Amino acid sequence: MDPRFLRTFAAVVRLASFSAAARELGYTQSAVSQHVAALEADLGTTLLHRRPVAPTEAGTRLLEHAGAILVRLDAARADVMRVSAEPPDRLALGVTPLSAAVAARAIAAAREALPAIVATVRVAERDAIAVAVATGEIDAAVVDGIAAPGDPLRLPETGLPLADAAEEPLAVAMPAGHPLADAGGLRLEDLVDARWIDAPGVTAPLAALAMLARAEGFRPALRYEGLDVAGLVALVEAAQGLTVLPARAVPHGVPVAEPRLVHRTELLVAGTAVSADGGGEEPAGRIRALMTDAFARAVG
Amino acid sequence: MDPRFLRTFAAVVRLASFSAAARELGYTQSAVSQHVAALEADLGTTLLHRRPVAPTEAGTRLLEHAGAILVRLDAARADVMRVSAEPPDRLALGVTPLSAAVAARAIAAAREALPAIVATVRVAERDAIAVAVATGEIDAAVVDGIAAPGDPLRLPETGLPLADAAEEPLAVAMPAGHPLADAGGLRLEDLVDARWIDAPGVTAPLAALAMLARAEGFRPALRYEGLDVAGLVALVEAAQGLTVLPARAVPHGVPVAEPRLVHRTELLVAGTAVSADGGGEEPAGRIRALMTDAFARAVG
DNA sequence: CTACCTTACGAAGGACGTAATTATT
DNA sequence: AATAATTACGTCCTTCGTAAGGTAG
Repeated sequence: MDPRFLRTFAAVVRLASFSAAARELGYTQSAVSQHVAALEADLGTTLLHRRPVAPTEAGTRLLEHAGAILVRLDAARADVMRVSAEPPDRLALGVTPLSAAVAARAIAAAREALPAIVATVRVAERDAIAVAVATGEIDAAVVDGIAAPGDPLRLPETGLPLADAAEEPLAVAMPAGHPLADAGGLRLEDLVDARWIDAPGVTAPLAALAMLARAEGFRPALRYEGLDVAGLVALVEAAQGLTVLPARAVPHGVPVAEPRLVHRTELLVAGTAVSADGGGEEPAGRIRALMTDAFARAVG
Repeated sequence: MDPRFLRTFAAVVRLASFSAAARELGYTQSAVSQHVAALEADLGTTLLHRRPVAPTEAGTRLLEHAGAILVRLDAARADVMRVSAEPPDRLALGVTPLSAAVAARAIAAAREALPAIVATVRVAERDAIAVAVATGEIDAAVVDGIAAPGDPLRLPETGLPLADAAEEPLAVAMPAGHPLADAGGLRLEDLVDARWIDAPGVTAPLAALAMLARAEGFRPALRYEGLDVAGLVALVEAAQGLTVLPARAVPHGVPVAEPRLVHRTELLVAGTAVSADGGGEEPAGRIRALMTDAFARAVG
């Protein structure tokens, strides 16, 4: 199971085409065909249906692992390289939509310490950002999500350590004057049958929310594919459905009486936890210290 | 970064010797040297100090990822193979020491449904068992640990789904007639300065316990390396220190007034979650159904 | 001096591209 | 017929073992 073959396989599935995958990866169709054939011979099963190209049951199983393996391989390379690398003088940061406020304050704090050190800020979906940090594409990130108090977010398995975290209360966003707005002490499970907006790019996907609240239901009335919080809030204000946001971000919202659930913001910094050999002055460590300090000031 | 090279590298570090690694893996010394050289050339850094052989800083970083990658590769192969494999007529089970009681009842329940289906039971450390299930070495396992209520155990990242779980209260085990035994409503953080036994093979390592209780301290007075619960309890009874166990397993113990912490028992079953293409009758599914049912009866 | 890692070199195997072949729509 | 995957085959590159060459203790 050569990683190159796995990468090819993943591309073929994603593009549903051998030729397209070949183009993307800079191979000939023939090479791609041979990669897939090699995997199938090695594993003794067919992994793909041809015409149309789609993964078989076995292929689906392989695909689930292939992504994780390739990410981890990239993360390993990035981690090793960082040991001997110069500390960057410019930082690339990743941010999820709802952590933008915290991130902005952290960036301000970081700039105060070292002017002009933050060069780019990328807003993207949570898992993509975590992967980007792990693979060294960006240097640090602030991501957010919903979790039980004290629980880490369920990020993709990259081996990335948690640098810091903060938690704040949750609220259900609803239009001004909504009848439930006066209810007070609202529990999520009382709202399973309400009209919900599924906004996986901004807040927890409804399916995940149902798991966390240990309830069935939460049927999506509308799916919001943007990364923009304002757009989502506008939909809520227009009575298109409810959503769950950090209390701070909600203009007309009802706090959730759900002590088992909080909005959690995590700081991720590239590079593994700590330098073992007493140094403490290795490159990644300085950035970690700077960002951890900036994050603490931003949430504190 | 050929996985074979990573495997070689890991073996060299573990054995602290190129020649020993070559012997173990069936290569010549020369091949091992070339593997390491290839990795070092690829990554542009030295990964090992020679004479004596020990990982460099960069090598340490690589090693952390290498293990996870190799496990995941094995897990991928096992998962793919299982799709087309016959359902086994004999089950190999893994068990952690403290889950032996639950596991025994689950085995009894499974045998009732299908006599003679359980063939071997292996008792081992938790992480090793999780890896063994993921790589298909064993078919299912019952593992345990300490966690916040509702939280999954922090198992190694294998992509293995959680089949089922149960929770029960925790207690601090102490000798009969211990002065604290009457205290009642004991909180873990009140005990940070007590004499503790660190028994990572049986219960949570003290370092992990400190994290969970969010307290400093928990200095080990004694380290217990066995997997045997009775041996640990005997040490406690002989006043050699305290330990944290599920309330049920403790002869003279004080319940922990720590609603944020429970003893959690999880069922792990090889094979990925569910068959997507409606079948439901695929091989792994039958075992999953059998074990889930047996587990539910064992804890219910 | 000696145990052990590295380098040189040749043989075997594997991967890739070109081009011909087969299969599906 | 046209589009797209597979097979055949030659070339080149990689990997492994043998054997000679360093090197640290």
